[in-house]
Amino acid sequence: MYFPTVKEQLDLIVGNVVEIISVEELEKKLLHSLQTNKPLKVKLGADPSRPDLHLGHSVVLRKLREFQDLGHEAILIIGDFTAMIGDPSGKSKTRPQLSAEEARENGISYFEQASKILDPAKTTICYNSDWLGAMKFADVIRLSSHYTVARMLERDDFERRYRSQEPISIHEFLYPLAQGMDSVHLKNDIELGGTDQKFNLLVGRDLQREYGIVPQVCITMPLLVGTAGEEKMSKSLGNAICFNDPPSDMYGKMLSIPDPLIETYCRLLVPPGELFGEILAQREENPRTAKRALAKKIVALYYSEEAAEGAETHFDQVFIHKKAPDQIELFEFEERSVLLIDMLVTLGAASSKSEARRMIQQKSVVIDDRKVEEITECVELESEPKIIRAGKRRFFKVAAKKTF
RNA sequence: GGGUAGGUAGCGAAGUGGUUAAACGCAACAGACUGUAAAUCUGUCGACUAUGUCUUCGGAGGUUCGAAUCCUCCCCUACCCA
Repeated sequence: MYFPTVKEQLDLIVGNVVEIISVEELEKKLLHSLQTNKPLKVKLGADPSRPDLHLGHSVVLRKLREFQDLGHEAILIIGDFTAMIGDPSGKSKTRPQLSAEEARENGISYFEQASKILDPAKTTICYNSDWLGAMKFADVIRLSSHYTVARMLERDDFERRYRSQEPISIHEFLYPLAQGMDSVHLKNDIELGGTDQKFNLLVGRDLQREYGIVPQVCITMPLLVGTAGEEKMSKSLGNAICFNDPPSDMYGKMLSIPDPLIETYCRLLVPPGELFGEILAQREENPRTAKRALAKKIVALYYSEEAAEGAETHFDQVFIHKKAPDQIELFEFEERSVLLIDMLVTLGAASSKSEARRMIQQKSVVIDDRKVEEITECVELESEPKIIRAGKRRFFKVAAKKTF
């Protein structure tokens, strides 16, 4: 197997990274792998409690893909063990407790989504319950003796929470150690992560050293800023563009990013070389043109060129020409006549009747191009479907169920 | 074990006996505007059989014409002392 030279590899690896701890060790490892013809093991941890991958994840996945293309071994670790334990403090809903089956399922889903970027044939997937689940309590105590409370409090979010008197459960201290144990078990050479993972990556490095293993090189990637342009992209903040978003959503969300983000998104989300210069040049003339090209590129990356075309057409039709899209899911009702308020709740356009009532009062409900003025409006259903529009971007097609 | 400060709508946070369904901020939703689902401005934002009715302020009781606000017990959280 052909491996590029150390220099060639390094040039590629350093692209977009925030920090490499340390470059010298990385060089040494690369050289050693070249000499012994053994690929490096590159680890990436995955949280199966949130299996919705978004563009933020893609930054680090893309880096992992680069390692694969250089001939190294990508290892995706599904943290099913910690996900099964969950967060017993009950305060945080971000780590729901999962059953073993759910964790596995989510892990598979994670792998499938990640395969949009990784080469699945060259990706090893493993579940950390395989080794963490086998540990005895004595092993855990022994493991925890390798770290001190003061060192744990070095992590900035722990420190901040401690100072502001927010609770920190003991098991939260154990999570970084568990993640570190993964590295001890795998004896991986490199671990990738976002900059927010730096502390955890370093724990893995320390533990490997404690257990007599050559410590891993830690590589941190920038956190992608969400569509709102402020905080990091995250599903719970509602500013994420997910791999599984339908093409039209993905396209629309891409267009809504603030203009200054165009360059960052280009750099971090599109494979090097592709369109980069072209899009930036367009940005000079008209940000909108650049953004449309970028949005299309992203949809094409996760779906296809055709899907990207379709998404653009859909967007223009709905938001620029303010017309109903071509394809809307049809809801069929048993009844012939339904109170609009009830219908909005049934369709999921409103979460309660009060909300439905409010929507009508705010004049945001339109039936077949006719704005609804009356709260008591009744929809007469026929076999010919009617288009109901709730707000700017939600469309429903309703009709009476055919009776034979 | 002892002490102190707390637990209010999706979140953060005011309110310490009577126009309080509960200020304010964020999020969310809607409208206007826009190249945009951004920004900005405006409105809405417990539920319902809806110009009224019902249920909310950690939980359960109690005092009172009237309680998120006072009393009792319980549960939970943070910090300090041991």
